[in-house]
Amino acid sequence: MIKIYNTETKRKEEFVPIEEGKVRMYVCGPTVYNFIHIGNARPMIVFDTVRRYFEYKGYDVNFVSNFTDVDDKIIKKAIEEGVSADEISQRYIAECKKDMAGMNIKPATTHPLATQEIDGMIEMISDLIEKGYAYPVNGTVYFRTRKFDSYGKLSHKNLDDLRAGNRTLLVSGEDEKEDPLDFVLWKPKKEGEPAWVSPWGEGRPGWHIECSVMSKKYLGEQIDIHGGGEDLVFPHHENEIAQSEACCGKVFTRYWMHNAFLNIDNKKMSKSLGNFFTVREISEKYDLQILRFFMLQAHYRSPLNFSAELMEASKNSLDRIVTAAENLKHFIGNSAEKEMTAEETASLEEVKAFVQKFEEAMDDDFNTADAISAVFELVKYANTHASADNAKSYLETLRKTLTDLCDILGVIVEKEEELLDADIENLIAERQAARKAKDFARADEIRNELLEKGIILKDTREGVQWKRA
RNA sequence: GGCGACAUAGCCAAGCGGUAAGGCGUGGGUCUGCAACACCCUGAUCACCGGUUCAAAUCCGGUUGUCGCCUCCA
Repeated sequence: MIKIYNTETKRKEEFVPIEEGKVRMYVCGPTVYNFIHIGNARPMIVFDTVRRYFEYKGYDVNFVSNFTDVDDKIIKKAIEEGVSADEISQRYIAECKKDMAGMNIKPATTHPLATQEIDGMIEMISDLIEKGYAYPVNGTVYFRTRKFDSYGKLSHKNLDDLRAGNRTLLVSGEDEKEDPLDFVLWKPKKEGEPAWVSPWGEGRPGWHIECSVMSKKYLGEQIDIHGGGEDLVFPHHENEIAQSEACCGKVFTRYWMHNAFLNIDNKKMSKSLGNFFTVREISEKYDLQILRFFMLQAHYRSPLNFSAELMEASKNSLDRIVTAAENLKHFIGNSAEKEMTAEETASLEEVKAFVQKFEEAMDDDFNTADAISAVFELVKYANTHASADNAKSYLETLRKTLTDLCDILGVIVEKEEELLDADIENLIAERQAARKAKDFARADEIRNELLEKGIILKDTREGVQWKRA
């Protein structure tokens, strides 16, 4: 039984899918006006892991995540570069996908683009106007917030508090709105901006309507899980609820999941503070697997601090797991095919306890930090209960258990088979000969030479192991 | 001003009523020609004060501190 912390009810709830065996989830994707930053990466990694766990549990997951490809920031960037908004968004969608691949984030079942769904948006807006939930004024269409009774149910805000907080907005004059809390569904075209024809004149959709329309189109009127960063709770998700439920008259989302922020030096990352990192920048220094592993070491609802020091620590931690998997592989290569002993059979029973701990942690609102501790316990167990003397099948089971758990976390622990250059092979052979002749100076020389080429050697009882740095 | 979150060893981080997981780092050892890997040993009474309870890091109240949302933002 999987439990999920629901932002709306502020408690963990047992997950019961709308449709048996299936999960419909929607995660708000990035606005593509630049390379994604490491803050964008957190929800991607978190919800990809959620998805992987559901799949591991046998659910058929329909995972939808959009790209917002029409927005003020995209337009601004396009003007700066003197190219079309479309060119900007296409470019950064492609770059984003590269970063996602590096972080081992599976492509969504569908990655809809806002600009490809304009018809659906116009339709939903028209519907909302018909039902009295929206009104057009001079080419702009607003949502009539006061008309939607449960507005604020997700963010637990009441309209009067919001009104007080928005006093400044009132003064700064948005006098065409009926109420300061009303938000935009459709905005009129400004000179030089991309625009689409609508019943209210040329213009483009507001941000919030995109997600309501795309989730409805690809997942249906009701979805199981809606995810995103905690900053989206208000107003974005609150507004999505208002739009979707006013339109369809049904509960929009069963479980609202929100990840906490990734901070730098305990401060929110922002360009003005100069503590801003793109995923691409990080990838120049670290394997993005490390970034992924780093993020999963904390619970997704806890704020997480980022620093080079913590990345180094994560690198070392991950290495421990990878090394254990490599050792097992090495043992397997040197083991014999024989019947498992009674002891080995009993051992595998013990190993099940680690898998169980892992699953219990993940069942409890995707507690990846605790799940990882189970992985480390498995690693230690493997390090102390495996050698080339074991039966091949025993070692293979051990290794598969480890790689399967890592795969749920999206952490790649199996290095792809890499072919040795003939030169490298020869050098290793020469070094072995030198070692045999106790010419350690030459042996070390060769090892250093290989190290410079990024090949790390490791002498073991069963021969020389090597890996790329 | 309104709403909310968090505070656990040098660092990161689980635990959320029964007497502190895991990782990194440090120091000491074992193994090894050396190195690397691995293994063993090494560390906290849980911000502070008060309360509830047989029992609290875990519940309640208060204090202090940090952070977030209320405006584009993952």
